[in-house]
Amino acid sequence: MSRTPDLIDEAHSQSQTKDRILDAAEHLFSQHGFVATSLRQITTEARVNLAAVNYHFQSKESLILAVLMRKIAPINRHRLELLDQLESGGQPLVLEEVLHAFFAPLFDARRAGVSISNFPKLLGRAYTEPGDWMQRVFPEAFAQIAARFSAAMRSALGGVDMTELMWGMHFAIGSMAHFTAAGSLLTFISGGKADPEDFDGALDRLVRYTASGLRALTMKKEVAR
Amino acid sequence: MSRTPDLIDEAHSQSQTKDRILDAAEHLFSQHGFVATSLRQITTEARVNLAAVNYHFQSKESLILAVLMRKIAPINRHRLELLDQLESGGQPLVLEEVLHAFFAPLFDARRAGVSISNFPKLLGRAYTEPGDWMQRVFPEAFAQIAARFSAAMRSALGGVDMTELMWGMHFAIGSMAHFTAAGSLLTFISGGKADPEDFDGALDRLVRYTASGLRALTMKKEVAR
DNA sequence: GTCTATACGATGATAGAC
DNA sequence: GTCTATCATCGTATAGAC
Repeated sequence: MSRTPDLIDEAHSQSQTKDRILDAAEHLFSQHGFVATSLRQITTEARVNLAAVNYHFQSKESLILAVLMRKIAPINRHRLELLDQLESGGQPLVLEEVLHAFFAPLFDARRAGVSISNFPKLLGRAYTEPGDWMQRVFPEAFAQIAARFSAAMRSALGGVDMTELMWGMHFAIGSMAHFTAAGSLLTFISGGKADPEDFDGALDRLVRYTASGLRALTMKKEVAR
Repeated sequence: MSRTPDLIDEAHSQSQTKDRILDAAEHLFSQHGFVATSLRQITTEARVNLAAVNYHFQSKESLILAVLMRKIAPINRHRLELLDQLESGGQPLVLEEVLHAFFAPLFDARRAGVSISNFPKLLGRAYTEPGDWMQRVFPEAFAQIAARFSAAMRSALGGVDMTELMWGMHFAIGSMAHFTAAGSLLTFISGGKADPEDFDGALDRLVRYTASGLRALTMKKEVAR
């Protein structure tokens, strides 16, 4: 009741307990993964009671989701900002630029390491670890992203068939997610020659690779020949 | 005790218990995922004692690994067979054919649904769920595959830089894995227009997309301009 | 060697007092 | 809103029967 009032009201001033849980969870998840981190570890680090987790979030799975969404939201916001910039230019969209707007914010986030946590591996773990919630909830989070960017890509490609473009977007998301989640595999198959920590190089390659793949997939064959 | 003797000795006649555990685990994992499936569920379905799991496999994680490897091994064998066929032809390798040899066995396996289990989702779950073992053990399972196929791709592309090719292979594996693991996302972003169960169409698109991406990534720019 | 019975500590979740 | 107490269930370990 008579809590010390916050000196500065945060944009979304939550109960401090809720935020402390989120911070601790993000930190521990990024270090040990979702499965290996217990709620008791989280509540201990957050100096909060165990039951507080199930009060503020209903379950561990929902906690995971909340942690992820807190990280994904600004990335998606950044994506839309970059796309807005491109579209407000008045010039025809270039596929490579649209792809850059889509990929770059994720790389920026990985580069950052800022704020509370070292969440580079977090999004990767999200893709690597749990099961169903990803197929259940990611759609909601990415609906606007998918709609805006697929329209932009279609425009850049010159009005191609939407279904084919969606196949391509799916492949592209896979390349991006796999790079984020399993960069160590790249180190392995390349015998250490390719460095997954080279974000600039990775972004450039991903844009070129994806642009070419999308063009091949959406190209009308009868015209090409 | 007085069991009916097997009419035909299987190639690797294991202790019946071990195989029953593997079968039950594969079945339950593919339905409910690794985390949600308990060892007690598995041993109940296999009509085997709980401790038998820790006797034959040391831990749940090792069990998961054994289940996966039993499915991956024949796929990789098939990949190498197809590549052998291509290379024994005496003709120059075509990138699309090499990629087909790499992708097709996975799609065949997904198409099959045969034998005991419905393991279409299993490989997908492997990619989606647990944490570190994938980066630890997949390399071992895929070392030969990566070496053989990267050499073949390099030959088909005309002696390009290996590092760039490895980046491309990594992106390609991501597209493949993401399609296998998260086909439902494709249904979502396409508004139901693209059908992830259309394996023939998926394989064809994946080959075309990947071939174009690889060519763009490994193309020498000074020559191209 | 194979397998079973049984027990242990830790986990995620819940109910009810404050 | 927060805490204590308690629950069923989990993965794992051990002792001993066949």
